[in-house]
Amino acid sequence: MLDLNKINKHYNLKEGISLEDLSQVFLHIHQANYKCNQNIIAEGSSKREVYFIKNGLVRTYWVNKKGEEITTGLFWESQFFASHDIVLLNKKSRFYYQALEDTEILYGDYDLFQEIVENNQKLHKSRKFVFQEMLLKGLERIESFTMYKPEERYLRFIADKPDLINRVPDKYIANVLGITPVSLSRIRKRIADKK
Amino acid sequence: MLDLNKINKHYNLKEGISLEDLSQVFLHIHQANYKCNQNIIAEGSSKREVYFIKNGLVRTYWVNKKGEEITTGLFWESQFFASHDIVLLNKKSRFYYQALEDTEILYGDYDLFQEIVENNQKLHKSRKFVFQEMLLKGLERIESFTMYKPEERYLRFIADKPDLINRVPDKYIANVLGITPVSLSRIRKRIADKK
DNA sequence: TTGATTTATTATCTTTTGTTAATTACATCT
DNA sequence: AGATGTAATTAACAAAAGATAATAAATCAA
Repeated sequence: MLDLNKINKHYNLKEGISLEDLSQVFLHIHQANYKCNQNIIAEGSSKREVYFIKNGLVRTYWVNKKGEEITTGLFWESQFFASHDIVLLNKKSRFYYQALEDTEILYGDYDLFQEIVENNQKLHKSRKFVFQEMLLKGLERIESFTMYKPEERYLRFIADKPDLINRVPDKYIANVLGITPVSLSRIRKRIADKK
Repeated sequence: MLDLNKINKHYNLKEGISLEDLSQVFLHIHQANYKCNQNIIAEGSSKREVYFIKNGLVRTYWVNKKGEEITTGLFWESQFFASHDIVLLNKKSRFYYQALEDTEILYGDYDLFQEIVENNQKLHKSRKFVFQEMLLKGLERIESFTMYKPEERYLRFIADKPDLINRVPDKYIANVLGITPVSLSRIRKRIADKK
């Protein structure tokens, strides 16, 4: 079942958009369920699709020269994601996108959605909103790398998204913060000792 | 003089957009020249404006608790910038935006431009393009923090934008890479010694 | 529930970075 | 040219992070 309300709430779709406008979009949405640890997008893929997380959790990672998986980002419920390598750069995806929990996904063809938006004035605002949210999330993360040290980044991460600590293995969180799992463990200890 | 060609070249404004469409926009563009070191946006400002760099160089920085200026980003010719605190978050700007060279700027009211775009279908593609470019630039930077260590980040910075090394003081570049100026100096020495 | 596997912590050592201060190099201005 | 201010380098030490390995804890599957 498509839970329109949640999407509306999060993405400002309401203002001036009728169900009729939305139906154009929803006709082309597919649903897929991924088991924990299953890949949604694999490295090398070139499927031009955009994904929306109904519920669950997704990480994106790549494999470096040493063969280590480096997690570069996390996405959770009510967020859109896509391989920007594929949809924006027209390249093969350098990254994997993997479910970290059993995850329900809505997805559809990226170019088709762009076309639908091009042809329906009312949807432009929603697209702008989605891009803005992504941009802001990105800017905030960049700022945290330049403005704070790892320990502060970790504390801000907790404050910002407390539930993720219990849903995401530390080793992935460490990568997202730009440090090693061993170092994160020491930071946690340091913080605990201060109290 | 407004050099439309340069803007067109960089921002995909050409396809299907007539000079008439553009004139709507250009009617509301102002020009300003900033001397090296002059502030374009000050911390605390809430002027809802968007800026385009005709030529020159701009850094964005904030002042931390210790009173140190931390440079979080750089913008150069043919790029748009704005205080995202102001235009996207409706807050006062946490950041300064300062010319690092004598800089020619085109600027205008952010909300007005948004409105013009809302009312002219043909401009939507251009706005999307601008947002995408910003998003891609941001994602690339985030990736570099999670995927590479400082030395690699510096080498990639040089490879990506060689001219900036000669235009931007090292202390600002260091901040952008997430390290201290002293550490950058050591990295430079290490690289030189390897050869 | 137990055994196997993965994850997190701890320990040790090396490397890098941060911090502060001194020194050198560079640029600017009168 | 000489004085002044700013930036970059170097030095010395402390703090933090990376790497690797060993251990403990937690998770998963049979």
